[in-house]
Amino acid sequence: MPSDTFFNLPQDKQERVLDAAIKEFSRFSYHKTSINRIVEEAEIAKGSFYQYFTGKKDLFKYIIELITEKKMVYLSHIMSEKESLDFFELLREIYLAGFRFGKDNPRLQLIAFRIINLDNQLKKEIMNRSKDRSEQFFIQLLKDGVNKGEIDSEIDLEFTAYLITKLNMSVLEDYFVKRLQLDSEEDILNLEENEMMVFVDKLLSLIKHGIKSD
Amino acid sequence: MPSDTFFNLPQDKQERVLDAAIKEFSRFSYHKTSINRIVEEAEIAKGSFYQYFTGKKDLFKYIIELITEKKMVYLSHIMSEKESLDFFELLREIYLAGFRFGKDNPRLQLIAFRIINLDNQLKKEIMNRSKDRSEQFFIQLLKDGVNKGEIDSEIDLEFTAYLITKLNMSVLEDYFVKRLQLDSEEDILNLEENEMMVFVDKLLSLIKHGIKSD
DNA sequence: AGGTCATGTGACTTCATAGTCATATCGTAC
DNA sequence: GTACGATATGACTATGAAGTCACATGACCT
Repeated sequence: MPSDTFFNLPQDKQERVLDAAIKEFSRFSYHKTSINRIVEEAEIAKGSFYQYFTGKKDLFKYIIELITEKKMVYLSHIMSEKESLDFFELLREIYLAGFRFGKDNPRLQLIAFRIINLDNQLKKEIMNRSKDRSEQFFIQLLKDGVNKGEIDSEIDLEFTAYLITKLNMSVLEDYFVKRLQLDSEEDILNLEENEMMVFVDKLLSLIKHGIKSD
Repeated sequence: MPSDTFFNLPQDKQERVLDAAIKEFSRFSYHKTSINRIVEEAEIAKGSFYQYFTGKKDLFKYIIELITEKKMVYLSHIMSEKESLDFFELLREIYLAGFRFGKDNPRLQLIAFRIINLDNQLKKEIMNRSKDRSEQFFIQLLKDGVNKGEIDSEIDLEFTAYLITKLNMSVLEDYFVKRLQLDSEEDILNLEENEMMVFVDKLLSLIKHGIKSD
């Protein structure tokens, strides 16, 4: 958590710091990011940084929190439709929301993807609470689906939620990261929703029916 | 690729270098590994190292190649049974082979898992050829499955192969890495095959039938 | 013994990192 | 205006990384 000093800062200075940090973390892997570059970009003194944050990890954790919050907004819309859709339709909406989040916040999306690439050590430290928030979310969804008779009641909820989370990230990662060869910045805006939904629908079909011939 | 000098070295010296490197790469993420530590552990001079390899990347690539070769041996056994098993049984055997490889070569397995955590940049460079060897392998398997009428002919082979590869890694990673909190070395030998196959069978069921209630 | 080529060596250079700290500046209250 | 606490500053320290290079040691042939 940032210090009070940081929160007392004028809005625009806070933003300068966060923007610089987001830029840096979206450009490089965690270990390659540099506080030096961040303070330079933000035009604050090195010493100031250490008055705001205890170090790199502190800063990163905070940014992850911001991303999580922001992403939740995109998901919250869906939850209002929760009752009218079945599990698979809902899952589709979630992918769409994920896509839109990524489109609106390319840098944040890139940072989110980089989480997968952290040491397991660091991943645990950073994801302490929000860790399996995503997994918990899917567990609940799966439970509802089972209750509504949409989903095979024999499945292992936790394990399935885990797999879906993994696939979730894979597909989005594939779409955003593989497609743009390393943050070519503004190219991100050219992406089409339909193009991605082709993959999502294939993925959904796998999750729903499997690949066995009938 | 290592230099001729390296290959001309007496066997035990080559091994000392490779062992030290494998130890280092299995302990730390790529960027955290240190040539200094490797040469110290291998008891060679810094300068010697740079006569054998052009740098860290060169060494790492070579080790990945060794791992790939070694893993192929484990898979080759299966391919003899290729005709007598259906796709899903074959896939199950592949997981088993993966498990056995990991059990016999814990350090190599850990390094293989670390590949997932590389920058996309580096990942591409290192996986140039062997990159989608795994994916190609699954595509062929899927094709055979389709031809034998075991698999839905409507599926996108490439995309499905990609997803299976991802899940493949996820499950094994989950099993080996999450379970042992960061290479506690010899603990790896305590793992039970059955314990892991519980998860594999759940995963196979998802791939086969999906999760929709029937 | 002399010569030559391959190999070995580790101190050194260069670079960039994280983090510190004495000092300066600001801003508000009195 | 002065005093005091909060905030800002960037040169500085400490650390460790990758990679180099002038020289040393070996091994084998003539």
